[in-house]
Amino acid sequence: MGRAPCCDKANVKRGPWSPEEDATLKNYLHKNGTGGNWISLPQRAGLKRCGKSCRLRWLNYLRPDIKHGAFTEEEDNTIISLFYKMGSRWSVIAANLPGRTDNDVKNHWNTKLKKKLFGANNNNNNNINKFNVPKIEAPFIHNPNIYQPSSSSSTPNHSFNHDHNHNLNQNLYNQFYVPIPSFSTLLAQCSTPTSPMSLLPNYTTLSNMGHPYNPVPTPTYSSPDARYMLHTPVPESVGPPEEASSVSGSSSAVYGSSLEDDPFFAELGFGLMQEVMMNSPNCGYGDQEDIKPQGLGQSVAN
DNA sequence: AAAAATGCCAACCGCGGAGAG
DNA sequence: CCTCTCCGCGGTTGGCATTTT
Repeated sequence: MGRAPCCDKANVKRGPWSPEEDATLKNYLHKNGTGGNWISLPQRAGLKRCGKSCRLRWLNYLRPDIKHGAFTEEEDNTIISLFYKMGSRWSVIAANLPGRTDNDVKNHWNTKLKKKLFGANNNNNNNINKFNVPKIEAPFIHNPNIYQPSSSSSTPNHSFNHDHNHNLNQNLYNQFYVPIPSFSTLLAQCSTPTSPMSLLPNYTTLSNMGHPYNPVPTPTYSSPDARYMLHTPVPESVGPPEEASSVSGSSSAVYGSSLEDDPFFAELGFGLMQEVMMNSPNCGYGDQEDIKPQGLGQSVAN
């Protein structure tokens, strides 16, 4: 099955580009453009490369408007806010960062931001660290009225206003976004110890509290559960505490039908959920190995 | 100082969508 | 419609650089 390869892999050069190849490609594109066909371009340009490779090299590195170098705090904030809004749609996120490519953004997220946000989790095999609360910083609650990405297409939303985005990030911490406690913190505040497995269904509820997709909380479960006496006040912008909810001093909300719908938690992955629970001092974990089957920490620690 | 582990980023891969014929 | 080609995307990998042991 599968499709025919785009080029004869035996007869194309692969791996890092040499300065000569870069110059050849750059010069050719400067004079002729792509000609609307990347596949035939290497032949026309005299390069022994796959067309896709040429395209990638141009788009990710050689384009004159590419911004090289470290990401700024402001760019970080934009990436974070858009990631929470739409998940791993890197091309859309990159479209809001002039000079950055989707590959750049993706790499930056995977190598820096993910750890910055969710914590470079400790030494997994070290019992001393077993009950440390992970260094998960507060995500942000997002006012969806500020920015509505196009949801039906993977095409970058060029109508998005960069000035507006700039302002949005300028005011990230004080106007459009409100920090919420991390779910590890929330779990740490479970009033009584509990078993990990019994936590799982409730974790969904817990995780939805103040979620960016749920600015208006609604009740989500009916059975009162004293384990979730949460003491952290819910930010006003999320809405008032849900009277109907059994969770005192908190609110909960429903997003979609399950965690799988949620890009934020899809990114975290089940491994981290386990890790957060294991690291929660009040959640009554016994043997760490019991619940460490599938790449615990891999999705985050590396 | 050397080896091992980790970080980082460029490049590759294969899939899905769009559009032409 | 159907098929084919090409483009663009997100996920993954390879390998060099840097840090830690």
